[in-house]
Amino acid sequence: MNKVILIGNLTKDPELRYTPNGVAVCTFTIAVNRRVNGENQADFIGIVAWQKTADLCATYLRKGRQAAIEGRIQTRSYDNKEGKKVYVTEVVAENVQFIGGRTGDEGPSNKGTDSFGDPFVNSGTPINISDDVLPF
Amino acid sequence: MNKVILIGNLTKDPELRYTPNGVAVCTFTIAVNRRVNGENQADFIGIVAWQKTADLCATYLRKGRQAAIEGRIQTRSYDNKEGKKVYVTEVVAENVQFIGGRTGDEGPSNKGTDSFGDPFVNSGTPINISDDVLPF
Amino acid sequence: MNKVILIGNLTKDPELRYTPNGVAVCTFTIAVNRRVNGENQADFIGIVAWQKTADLCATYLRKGRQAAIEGRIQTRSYDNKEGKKVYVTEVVAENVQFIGGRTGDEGPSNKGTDSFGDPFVNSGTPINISDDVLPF
Amino acid sequence: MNKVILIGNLTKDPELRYTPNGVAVCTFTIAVNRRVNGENQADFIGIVAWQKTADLCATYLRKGRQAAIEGRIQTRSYDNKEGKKVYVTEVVAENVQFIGGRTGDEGPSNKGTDSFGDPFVNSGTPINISDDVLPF
DNA sequence: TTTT
DNA sequence: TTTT
Repeated sequence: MNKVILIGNLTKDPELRYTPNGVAVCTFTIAVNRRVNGENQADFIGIVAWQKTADLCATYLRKGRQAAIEGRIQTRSYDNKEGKKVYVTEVVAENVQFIGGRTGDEGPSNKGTDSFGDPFVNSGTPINISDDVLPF
Repeated sequence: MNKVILIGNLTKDPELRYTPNGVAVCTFTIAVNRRVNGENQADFIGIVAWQKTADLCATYLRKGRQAAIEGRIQTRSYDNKEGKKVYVTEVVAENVQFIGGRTGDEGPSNKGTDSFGDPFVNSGTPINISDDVLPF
Repeated sequence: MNKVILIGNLTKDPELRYTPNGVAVCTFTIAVNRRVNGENQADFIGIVAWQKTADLCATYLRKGRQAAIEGRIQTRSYDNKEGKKVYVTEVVAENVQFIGGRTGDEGPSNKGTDSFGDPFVNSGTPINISDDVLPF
Repeated sequence: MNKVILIGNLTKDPELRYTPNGVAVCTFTIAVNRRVNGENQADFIGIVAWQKTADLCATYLRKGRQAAIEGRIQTRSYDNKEGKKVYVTEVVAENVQFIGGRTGDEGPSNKGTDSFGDPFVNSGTPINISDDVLPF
């Protein structure tokens, strides 16, 4: 059993990348607010979505938007440029629900044909994840 | 909304420490198993418990024991000895349920008066957390 | 462990009542949508909130509003007018988050001083629950 | 979002039935204990599992066994013999984890070839659910 | 490195 | 740095 449910707001536009095999990976951070001793705090939690969920997130989410995320906690490690092992804990989104209204002025994020230069479609820089590590 | 539910096994005995003000803090890691492509994998997730929950964990949990943990994801950062910010993601346990039987041979962990030298009662080395950061 | 997390919309305005001892009880139903074989379905789930949570729900929720509810499943039984035992399964809300925008035209529900005649403040008809059955 | 997580013990052996089309349905009730004002109470929650999950439950669960259940709340109604609509709220199990040890004396439930007369394999009395109502 |  |  490894279940996570979060409701929060994106701190930035999501990033969409692809593995060498062409699997979509979308990453972003959400701020989950919490009230402690009368003042607002936030936890900033890294989210990873794969495949169809990745596409949906890249299409419908933008900085500031609110989302409900169901998923699981995942830990992984990699070696950084200094050759030191870095441990990462993040949430793998299995189900994402877009809640709250659009922020308004800048138009809906799902404007259909995302034209060249849209900053969140980052297909030029493949993500550094080997395909044979994927859980599907 | 920030909810986590985990069932897993402790990778080591829990550690019990105290803040300068005497608040109990118990930390441990649980391995949450998951089946991927026919083989077993595990996520190793860091857990922090406070106060009464900390005491209960230190008393009833041991390496290998199974626990169900309800809590929330917390992110925090600190500066390491090289002065670099390190980001930590862990689960703050709000409710812990002890499940599964004892492992057997080495007796129950709740053997009452924990005598001198019990490795998990680490009260000599206060935890490096300022009391005015605590959420209660 | 008994955890429920729901996101749905109120099917009606909530009802606020009081036990003989003056404890606030707020009840309502939320429709949780679900997609099955391409068509929309909904589960209609009864919610009960107590005390401060009851007040918040009565103040901020209205028919159609969206809410995220964290709570637990509760089963109880009572004898109906024919003397037959009726079993009820409902969700006791422990934490409610108001999400989504206001529906718009009819003004915010939190209009401050709820004046005479507000249909959801039903304090005249005390709820049929004995105080010594309450879990607090 | 409609998520339920329960840990409890079966009040009876599970029942395994089949729809007219041969889809396996396993039903049982779990008692989820809760401490209220120093005394133990329990919520008795009806569980339904389908297909492969139904088979697993029928094979591995027995009265008294402990299970962790992940699923969703479902409401449905049917007309009873007096022609009155009865509303049912139950949990559809999407994932079941068998925890806790065997109860001991009466042997493992997964004793392989379940012989004639095993009370929980109730294939003679098909469940009263039309196949075209199933969510898969 | 942060959102409303 | 990992458990069953």
